[in-house]
Amino acid sequence: MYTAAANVAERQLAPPSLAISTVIFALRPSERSGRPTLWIPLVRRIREPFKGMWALPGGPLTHSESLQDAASRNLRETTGLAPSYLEQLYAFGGLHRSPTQRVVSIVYWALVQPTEAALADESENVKWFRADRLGGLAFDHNTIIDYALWRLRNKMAYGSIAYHLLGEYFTLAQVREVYEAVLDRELDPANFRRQVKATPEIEETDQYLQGGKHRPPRLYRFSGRPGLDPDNRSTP
Amino acid sequence: MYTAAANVAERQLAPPSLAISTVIFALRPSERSGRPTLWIPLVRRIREPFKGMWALPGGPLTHSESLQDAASRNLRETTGLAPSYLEQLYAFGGLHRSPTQRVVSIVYWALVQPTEAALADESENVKWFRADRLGGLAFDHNTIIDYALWRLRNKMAYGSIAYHLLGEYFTLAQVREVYEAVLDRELDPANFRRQVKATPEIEETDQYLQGGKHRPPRLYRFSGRPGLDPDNRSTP
DNA sequence: TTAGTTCTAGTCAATTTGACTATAACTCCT
DNA sequence: AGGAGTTATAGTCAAATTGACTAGAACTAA
Repeated sequence: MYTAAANVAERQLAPPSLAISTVIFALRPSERSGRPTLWIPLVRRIREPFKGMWALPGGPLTHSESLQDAASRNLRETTGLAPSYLEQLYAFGGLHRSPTQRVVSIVYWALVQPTEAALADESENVKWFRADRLGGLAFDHNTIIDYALWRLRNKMAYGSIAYHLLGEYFTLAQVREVYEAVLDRELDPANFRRQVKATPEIEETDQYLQGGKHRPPRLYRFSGRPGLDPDNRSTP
Repeated sequence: MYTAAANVAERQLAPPSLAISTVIFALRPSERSGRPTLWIPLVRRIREPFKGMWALPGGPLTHSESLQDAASRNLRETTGLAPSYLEQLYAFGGLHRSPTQRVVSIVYWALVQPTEAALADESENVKWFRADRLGGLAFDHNTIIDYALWRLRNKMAYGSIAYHLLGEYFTLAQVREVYEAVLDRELDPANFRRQVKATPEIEETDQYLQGGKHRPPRLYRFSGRPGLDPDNRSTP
């Protein structure tokens, strides 16, 4: 009782602590169908609160780095990944996010290319999960991931963001598969290719992808620049 | 010399402080043309750094309130305004935003209706400025406002956000003027009205606005709900 | 009564979208 | 060597949307 009261008092005095977390998306083949699906790496908590549960990778903000630098650093430290796309998602600051203290989390979301995702560290305490089968996570991390998914789908519908989930060269069918995986519906191949080919950021190469048991598709590449965040705006 | 070194050391030790600021938009008639234009209220800084310069209204985050509550509270305290729309903009956390200490600012943006904006406190230290004629502000506040303007224009192009800058009842021509003011270009009245009338959230009333020197236009109202932020999501 | 103004409904061609068909180009199997 | 199977790619056509424009309706001011 007394200790509980003391905790409340301590909570009132200490300033809210600031943390950075990241929702990382990558494409991986589904176990059964083999089609690409969205996956997210999570880390197991090794201390209270929520000890033993899975959570988003994250950590504190150090003094010598910007928010975005902090995000990509702890992304590298916990999963070994270097994102091809990194953008601020939202600042979560609800009063009861953590049972022990008031924490404000500035959350980023990242896309990594499949070649990188394959190299990612995986261990007892770092594991990849299908974005649609996560189970219950620590803190409010399910809410955060839901919102990140919503943002991803939204950006996908307009922006040219899908390409950051692919390697440098890709076929138009691969782009379509990305859309199908993220939006979770099938798209007409012919109409989809007409639309993609109309966007000027996509350039034809004269390479073809060999190896399929069918006509080899042409390879394309993406020549657009990342984003329009305040943090990224200066870099033209 | 020594004191400067001491400051650096202090800066390294103290945790980054957390602040909340708000970019507030309202429509006001331009001085000359009388057409509605975008205005923003700013407060004058009464202490260093940037003493005497204009800045966004803001303040610290207290322990008993969520981020959004903090935003609407200090908005009410500094300007007397209650926003009809309030959404998180971005968390700014660059290393050198403030010359004296590391500050992370979580910035919100708000829309207020013209009836409210007219009532807003204005004083020696609180003043409204046209969004396109601000001059140099304290900290990185010009950058922040640029980004808020970009977001406003973006949301306007899709979402049904323009109505939060108007009162409960409005004519279709008034909606068009909002779009023209924010997007800074003229729109065809007939085509614009066709589009607006096609959105289901706009409902006809059987009231008409009298008083003009021309055919009285029909009044409409907006029946849509605010936003899709994580903070607003639970409220259906 | 008439001129001036904005509101409002409508037309029409140009563009975009969605559903679909047909041919091309490869691999695998016999 | 010659299909059969499979995906790539181009193209057609009707429906829906958009942009530019015309014209009448309904008010005020003179």
